[in-house]
Amino acid sequence: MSFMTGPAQRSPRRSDALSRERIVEAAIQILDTAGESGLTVRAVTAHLSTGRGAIYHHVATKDDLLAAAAGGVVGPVLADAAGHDDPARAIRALALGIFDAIDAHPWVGAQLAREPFQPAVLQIWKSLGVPLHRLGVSGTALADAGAALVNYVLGAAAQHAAGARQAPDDAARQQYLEALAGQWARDDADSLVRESAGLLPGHDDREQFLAGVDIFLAGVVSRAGGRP
Amino acid sequence: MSFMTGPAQRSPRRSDALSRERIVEAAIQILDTAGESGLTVRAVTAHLSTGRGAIYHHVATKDDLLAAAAGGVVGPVLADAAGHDDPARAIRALALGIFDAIDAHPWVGAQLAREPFQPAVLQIWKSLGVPLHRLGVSGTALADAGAALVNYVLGAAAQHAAGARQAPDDAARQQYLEALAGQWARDDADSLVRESAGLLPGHDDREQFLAGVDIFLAGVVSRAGGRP
DNA sequence: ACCTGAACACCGTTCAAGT
DNA sequence: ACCTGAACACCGTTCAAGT
Repeated sequence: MSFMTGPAQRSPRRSDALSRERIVEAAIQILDTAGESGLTVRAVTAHLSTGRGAIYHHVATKDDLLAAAAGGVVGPVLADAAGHDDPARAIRALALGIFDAIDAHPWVGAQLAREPFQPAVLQIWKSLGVPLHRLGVSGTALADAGAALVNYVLGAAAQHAAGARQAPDDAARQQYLEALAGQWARDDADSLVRESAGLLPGHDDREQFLAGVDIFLAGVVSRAGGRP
Repeated sequence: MSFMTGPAQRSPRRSDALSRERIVEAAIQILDTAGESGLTVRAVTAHLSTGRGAIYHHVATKDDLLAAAAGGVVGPVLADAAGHDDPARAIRALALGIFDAIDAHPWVGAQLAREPFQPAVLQIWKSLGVPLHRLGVSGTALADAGAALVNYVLGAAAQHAAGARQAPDDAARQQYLEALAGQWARDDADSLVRESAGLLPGHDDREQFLAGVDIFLAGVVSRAGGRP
């Protein structure tokens, strides 16, 4: 979005009036750079070179700001991923879009899991509900399937994001998973646990996420009325 | 000095030496009473009538304490729910046990969604993996199915807990959902959205959670080798 | 109306000093 | 060895005062 032409220019047009939009934009930038713990009201004021109280003129609370920032990331993603004819394809594309967005902005994962009816979560609900309906589900079954899918997507994304947060690069991740698998296998005599531990370092979160979406889709289809 | 002449001895053997166990116990009690924001190191020291630094002698960090508290709640639940012969039944019992525990201790929901490989999450992984295997899934398919189920359970529980946190009693919840459904239906012309909004106030989170588990189970069975 | 920045009431964590 | 509690370096939020 912002194209930095050089290191000389630090603050972008600070003469502009403050607005909710500009504050949310700054928050997203800070969250991407410094993580969730880096988002402080003081950091936002420094970024926008303004006073503390000015922020509260446009934003109710820090939680409000976090939710708005999450919405700012999720909204465009849902818009981009929409528009598939095949409903199952549409669901996969949406789910993957959300996953990738959270992979790129881990703090979004934690935020979406925190509030059930924040704007970003409602948007996800709506965008997944439409293709689910076209899959032949409606009424209470649609509500159940929609809740299950949304909860799975948010849960998986949150877990992945939490993992990404504590092992940022692939090498660290690999090392961490191997250590964990080793410990796991050592602590437990169960052969099943050992087998699962062995698979831990090699697996790809994104593929596994998609496999979960497919399991879910298979379940919905099989319950909706069997196969044709 | 503090003179506790109060009603017949409220604190249990405060002469006992401090220990990790006693600190975790106190944390659980505080979290249940005052919620996540009520858990401060100062509150713990007050509860145990000790100094700040003493806590850090037995616990590495506040996050460590939170994770241990979650483990203290989840562990017994998993032990109680185990031991069903029928694997599908076992999975339902475990999932429901976790859901109910999080319903009773909402802070656990937020905590489990935060760290992917904390002890409590590993325990959940193991306890769900065994019946899944007995359902006829193994190898990579087992890892995929296990991840999907765990992520769904944790995601749904986190969302439910977040909802429970902001609308504690049934009346508040009802009112909140009705307001939300109204707003939702007003903002959106889509008939599908309106239909879903109408179902919102009447639904039961626990039943919907179980419906999701069943969708998932149907998906696993249908992918594992079709129906007999 | 919008903004400033000092002040308030908190945090988690550390550490010299006690027993 | 275990514990104390003052001190440190932070927080989010408010509010009288400025423009």
